[in-house]
Amino acid sequence: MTEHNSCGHEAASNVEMRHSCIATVPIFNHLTAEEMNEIVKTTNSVSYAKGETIYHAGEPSIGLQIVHKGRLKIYRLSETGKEQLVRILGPGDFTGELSLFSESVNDAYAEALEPVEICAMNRETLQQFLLKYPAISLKMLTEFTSRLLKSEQQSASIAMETVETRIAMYLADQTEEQSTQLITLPMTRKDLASHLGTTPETVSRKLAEFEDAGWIEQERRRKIRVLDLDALLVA
Amino acid sequence: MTEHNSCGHEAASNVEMRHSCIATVPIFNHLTAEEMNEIVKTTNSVSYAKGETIYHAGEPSIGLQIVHKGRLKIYRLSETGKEQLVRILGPGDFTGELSLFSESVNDAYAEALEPVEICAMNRETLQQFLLKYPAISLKMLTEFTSRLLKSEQQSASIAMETVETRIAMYLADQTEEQSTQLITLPMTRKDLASHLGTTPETVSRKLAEFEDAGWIEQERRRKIRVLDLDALLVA
DNA sequence: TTAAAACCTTGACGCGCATCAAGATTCAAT
DNA sequence: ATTGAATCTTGATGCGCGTCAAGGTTTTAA
Repeated sequence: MTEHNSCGHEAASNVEMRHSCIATVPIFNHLTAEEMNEIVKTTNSVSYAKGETIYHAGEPSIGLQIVHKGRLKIYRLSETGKEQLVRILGPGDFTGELSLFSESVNDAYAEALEPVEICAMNRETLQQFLLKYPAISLKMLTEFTSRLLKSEQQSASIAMETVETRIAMYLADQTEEQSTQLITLPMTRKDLASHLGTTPETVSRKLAEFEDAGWIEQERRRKIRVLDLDALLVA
Repeated sequence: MTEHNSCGHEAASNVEMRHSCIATVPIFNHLTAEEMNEIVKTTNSVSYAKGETIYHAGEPSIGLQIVHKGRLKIYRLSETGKEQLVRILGPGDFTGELSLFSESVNDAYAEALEPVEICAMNRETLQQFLLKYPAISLKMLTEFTSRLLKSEQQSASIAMETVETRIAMYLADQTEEQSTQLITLPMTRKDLASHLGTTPETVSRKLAEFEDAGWIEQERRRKIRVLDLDALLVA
């Protein structure tokens, strides 16, 4: 909840940073060097300390924000103060898009999990580039369809599966994504619980059950060795 | 689960139908008559009887499908056979987009709620038009951000709110959307329950409670008169 | 018009999981 | 390294809501 720290003054390194940021983002990385320079000029860079709020639900959106360094979480709050973690962003990911096409206020919160550097571009500028370089739109459409798919699966999973199944499915997903048996949870149990629509206590208990059953081994806090994926998914 | 009934033979009326379909769809309706004709030529029309399955999860996607007449529902099935209604489409809405950008299989089911007429366009053709007419992409991006927003709100609501709150919020949404006190539920209690992540029994009970409290009146099956919106939302 | 099928309602019951609480472990900052 | 704060674990308890069941109502199709 502290103020954000704009750092748009150290000219040279700053332009360099913004360039390397744009160059690595999937929605822009097909452009020529010249086209990219044109885009880089329209961006600003901002950095945030760990724990800082990047944006609030209810305030007008700043525009498109591309993560250059660090990780941040997007979450929602219910009226009773419960939190749901929507997604975690890392370098190359972007946010702020919802208000890009429907001039509105943020509907979620963004908070830095680590020191974060961001490139920002306003709504009008992005729309201009979308019309000028149609391929960017296609890349964004691809990104959005993938997010939509994930979000709908998430919703279906919370609506239809038990907590146990959801946790097991999460472990399976992570095993596949990280393509290793020894997975590293990308977040705390509390955040994991809020992502899966349950409580930290229940996550602890279920993981303990999985361990008792011999399906996983917990090493330190964030490390889990998956021993029997099939058994997990059947349960 | 019956076969679909292709009707691509009655030339004249068919082209007419497809044209009026394309002309009324938000993602295309900004085009000139000539551009529209170009698009219409690439489409096929298909019709389905009530109850027919339009597509199955697991089978490869046919491409973009635009609803011209009638209503259909998109739903998912859990591994245990539970159903979640994702959304209901009416004239002007489209589906089949998820696989458009990620050459994959359907992840949900589509079923006709009434006799339905559809205009279909394949993946390659659409991509071609998206590059040729960038404004179409912008319209699709707008549509997708709106769907993504709804889907994330849906997921948050199921994860964080009680069934009672969800039902109350649904009634409030419908009151606003239909801008009347006497709302018409667009689906059966069973489908409503599956949409809200609960059971028909619980929906019945909660609506009865709301009625006892004097907040709503139920008239016939699909009609509900909302008497006290504020009370509903506080509860 | 009529009969069957689908849908809705209400009751009784039980379980999954949230909640509250208290102690143990780990992390972070000085 | 040390201490306080945050996180995690484990237990006890209670209730929201899913499930099963049975009867009533509406819709559908012939």
